[in-house]
Amino acid sequence: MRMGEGVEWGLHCCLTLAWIGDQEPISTAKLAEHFGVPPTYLNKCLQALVRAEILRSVSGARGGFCLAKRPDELTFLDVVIAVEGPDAAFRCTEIRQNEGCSRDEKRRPCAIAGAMQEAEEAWRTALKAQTLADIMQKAPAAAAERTRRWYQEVRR
Amino acid sequence: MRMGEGVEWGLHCCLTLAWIGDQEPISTAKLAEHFGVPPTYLNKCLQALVRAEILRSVSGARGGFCLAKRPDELTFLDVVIAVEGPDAAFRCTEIRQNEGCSRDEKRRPCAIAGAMQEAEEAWRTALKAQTLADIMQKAPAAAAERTRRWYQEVRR
DNA sequence: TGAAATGCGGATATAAATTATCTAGATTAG
DNA sequence: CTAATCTAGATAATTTATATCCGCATTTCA
Repeated sequence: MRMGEGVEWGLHCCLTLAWIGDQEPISTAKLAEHFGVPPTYLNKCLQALVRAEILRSVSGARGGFCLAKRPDELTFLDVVIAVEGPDAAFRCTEIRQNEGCSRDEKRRPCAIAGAMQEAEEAWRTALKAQTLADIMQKAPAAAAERTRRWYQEVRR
Repeated sequence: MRMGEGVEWGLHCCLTLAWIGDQEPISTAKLAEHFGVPPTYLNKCLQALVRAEILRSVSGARGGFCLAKRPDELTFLDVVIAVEGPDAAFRCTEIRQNEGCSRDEKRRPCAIAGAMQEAEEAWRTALKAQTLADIMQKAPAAAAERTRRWYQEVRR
């Protein structure tokens, strides 16, 4: 079981945009170069974040992406769902149905699937409790400054 | 992000073996037929459970698999790790390194990766809290009886 | 003792998902 | 008008998951 790389990229991009603050948009190309990831594929992830209203995009020359939410209102769960989709990792395929269980049994949810779903709920709860603002506090101040210096350099 | 089907298969097989109790081993072929899954691939999952000492296997004619642990000592986490492997779903690829961060920053763990790891820890904690014995209690008694009847039929 | 049933591990094949690129069109600054 | 940029859909490449196959070791039972 493996989460797509887009989640890491999306989170780092959000953090970068948050540190730069509410200024001009930053293009996919600049973010991709900054992180050393393929630009066209990063763009797909950023588009997903736009659809989830986590980022705002600006078309045209000097266009790019800005944060669309306040960092204290943007949770890790928001980003994970936007990039990876809303489906649970464990998908019950109801193999118990093959055992020939009774109508009464079928009405009840599968206890195994229930336990797996509970665990994923705990995961989601933990992700929901982490906001971008929390991370901004935890990260060293040097990282924020470095990001701002980088922005001044590349913003043409 | 998607968990392999082997986890569901493994959990249901353990539950079946638990209900049958400490009797003769059950072959891959019988379990696969019972659940309607491909026998050779199910066998791979069962082998993984043997390596994790969750099941015990018996070679030769009338061979098969038995539970190797008491149901109250077998957690969902044990099965998930045995089948899916021990790696976390979120793999930090340290894209921040590309930003040219300082030696001091590099020494600290990435705050984003840390938050993701915490969430997975919550997931693992929840899986660890669910034992096979818990599920045996939650499931309807009819399921246990049906499983035992099936066993009597197929145990040649 | 030999034949049949079974698990084991490695090799291989197939299917599916992820990652990456490409193209054509729309939008915007200058 | 032109260059830069986002968007959406199509396609290609890569990786992972699923499934099968084979040769071998082990065990039951006739």
